Formats: sequence, structure tokens, C-alpha cells
Amino acid sequence: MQELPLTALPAEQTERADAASNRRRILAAATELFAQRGAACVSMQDVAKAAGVGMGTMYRRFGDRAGLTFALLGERHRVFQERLLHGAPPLGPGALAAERLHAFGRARIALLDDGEADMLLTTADPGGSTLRGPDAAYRTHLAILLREAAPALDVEYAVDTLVMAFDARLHLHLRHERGWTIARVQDGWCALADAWLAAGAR
Amino acid sequence: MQELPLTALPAEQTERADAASNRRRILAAATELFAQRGAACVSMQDVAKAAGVGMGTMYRRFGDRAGLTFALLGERHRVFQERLLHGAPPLGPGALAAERLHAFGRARIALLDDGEADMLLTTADPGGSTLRGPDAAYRTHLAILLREAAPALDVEYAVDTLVMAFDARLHLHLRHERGWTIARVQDGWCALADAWLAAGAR
DNA sequence: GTACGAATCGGAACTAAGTCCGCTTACTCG
DNA sequence: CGAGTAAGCGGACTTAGTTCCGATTCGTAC
Repeated sequence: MQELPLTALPAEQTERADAASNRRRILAAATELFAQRGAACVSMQDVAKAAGVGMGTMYRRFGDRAGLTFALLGERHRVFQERLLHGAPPLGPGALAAERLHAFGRARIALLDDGEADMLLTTADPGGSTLRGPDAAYRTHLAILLREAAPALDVEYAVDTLVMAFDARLHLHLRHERGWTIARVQDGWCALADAWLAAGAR
Repeated sequence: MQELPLTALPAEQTERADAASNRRRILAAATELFAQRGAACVSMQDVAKAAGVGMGTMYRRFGDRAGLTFALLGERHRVFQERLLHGAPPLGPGALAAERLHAFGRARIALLDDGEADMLLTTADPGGSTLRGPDAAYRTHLAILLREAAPALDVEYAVDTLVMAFDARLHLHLRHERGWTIARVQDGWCALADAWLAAGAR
């Protein structure tokens, strides 16, 4: 039991000033290096040196390379999530579940295609983003839509298959090895969503 | 244009005797060490030392850790593939596509559950098995069944979603973190297959 | 049996991720 | 304002995968 502060403090009230500054410098350095050379050609050492901090600082803050990568993607995903929760339909509330699913899938894949997949590929487990990374946050969103429109499903499993389809390695494989257009990938995902909806509608 | 040999030679006719012997020793050593300590606690050094060969030999033969792992899984998958192609229905030919899909998925997941997922997890990219590893061989099988029973689909994409569901990390997550029974995982996969079939039937 | 070329071998060297721990410094409280 | 203290810092170290290259050995042809 402790006294409540009289003024609202930011969520990171426990972060020391130097720590916050280092975090910003690390993120800035990483952003710049990744943009310059591509994520595949940047080591954690490189980032630490460019940010002027030691390895310990980076790992204390971000845990591992995946953590740093997810943090870099954080801002765009905060924006995206905001649009899901409070934006205009069909991405936001107000459209039918099927339409919202389609809009979500297409937008998510567009983000993947826009550099995100390359970054995720350099994490130890590219597929890990579906469990730990940005996509983990979308599980709930998908689950709500599916539960509403397809209650007869094992919704959790269906959600897993839908997010697995965002796997970075798969995406790059489809786009580059197989030369698919982004539209084909998006259409495929929407077909998967529709198949689940049809199977789970009462 | 060269003379045909009078006697049929094994496929590895170009493999030198010492190379073949080393390959066998490496596989034997790896099998034993993996069984003893678990794949996660065995380094490539350990295998090389136990097999009495150098690192160069291992990497010349198997390319990387994933290659060695896939080779270890090779035998059981050769047997499994044989059952798919020439075994009794419903795994083998002679049953309806839906039944064959279910049988295949259940059997594949049983293999995953039986130690395979742990081994795959120690490769750099656990999900890579669906592109390079044992599952790559099953794409064709799935594609044939789907093309036959659900011609209206983008069969290639549907196949991708079906094999992504064999991802080792996902499997271990479902089984251990979420505590699902193997039956629930198998049922989920069969539901996915059915959803695609229903969506793609004319 | 011998000599030769090429495939193969072995292990040292390289890279990069992630850990450890003694030192430093920002914040707090008297 | 001046300790005290716990969080934070830095960079050497550890570990493991992968690469390289000079030495070796196999298979063959004479």
C-alpha cells in the first residue's frame, strides 16, 4: 500500500532518465542502420556501437534481437491497432465480421510486405512473431471476430492458422521464390478466413 | 555420353568409401546423442567428436544443423511416404480425398509429437521444415488430394496453410504452453482441411 | 605396384548472439 | 546538499554455428 502520486506519471515512471535516453538512442541507431544496409547486414554490435552504448545495455533493455526488432515495429503497430479498435470500417468496428477480417488480413500482409518480413527474418525464429511479436496482439482481435461469426469452430486453432499465414519466411518465399503478387497472397488469406467462417457458421 | 554400367550401381555411386563410412558414423553418433541428452543439449562439436570426424566433414555432408536433423528424420519419413504412396487406405490410395487428408494429418502430427518437434526446434528456423524439411515432400501429396476434391481453390496456398500447421514451434506451444491434447491438435487440422474442401468443392 | 588428380578430411579461425560482473551514476531521503 | 543505494552501464567473455584451407587419402589408370 503506497501513497498515490498527486500527478499522473507516465507508465515508465520507473525508468531512469539515462536508461530512457539510451533506449531512444538505440532505437534511433537501429532504425537508421536497418534502413541503410538492410536488417540482415546489421549485427547487435553494430547497433550498440552506433548508439554509443554497451552490449549489456541493449540486452538489458530489449532482451534479444527479436525484442529489439519488435520494438522497432512497435510504433507502426500501435497505429494499426488504433485503427482496428477505433478507426473507420471495414478495418474498424461497424462492418460485418467477414469484411473486417478481409480488411485486416490485407492490411497486415501489406505491412509484412513493406519491409517488415525482412526484419523479422533476421530474428532467431522468423515464425516467432506470431507467438511473441506484433501478431500476438492480433490474436484477440481475430478471436473476437471469429467467435461472433463462426461460433461452431475451435476458434483458437483457427486463429493460429490465420496468424501462421503471416509467417515472415512464408511470405518472402511466396513473394520472391514463387514470384506471387501481393494480391494473390492477400486473396489466399481471405479465402482461408472465408473457409473458416463457412465451416463455423451455425 | 558415357557407357552405361553393366551392373546397376547405388544412387550414391559417386560417394567415396570413407565419405560413406563417415556419414554413417555421424548419423549414428547424432542419433545416440540426441536420444541420450535431447537435441537441445547437443552441439555440432559434440556430434563431430563422438563420430570421430572434423567439423568440415559434417558440414560438407549435411550443410548445416538443419540438414543433419532432416537426415536423421529421413528414415522414418521414407517409411511414412511409402505408406502414403502404396500402403493401405485411408493413408494410402483407395479412400476418399477427405479421408486420406484426415489420416495423413493425424499421422503427421503424431510423428511431430513423437520427438520430432523437439529436434526441429533446435534448427535455426523451426518453421523451415515446412519449406526445406520433411514436410516439403508432402506438399505434392496434399496438392494432389486437394486438386482432386477442391479444384476451385488456390491449391498452392491452401497447401501452404496446411503444412504451416505442422510448424514445430506452434506444435510445442499448443501441447505444452496451452496444454492441448494431441487429439485437439489433430481435430483442428482436420477441420482446416475440411474447411478448404468445402470452400473449393464445385 | 605406383603415381597422380581430385574429392575428402580435420580442426583452427571467424562471426555473431547472448551473458556476466565489477564499476558508475541517477534518484531519494534525511 | 550530501551520502546511500539500487538500477543501469560497458565491454570482455562464453558458446555455438559455419567457413576455410593445407594435409590427407581414395580410386584409377598405367
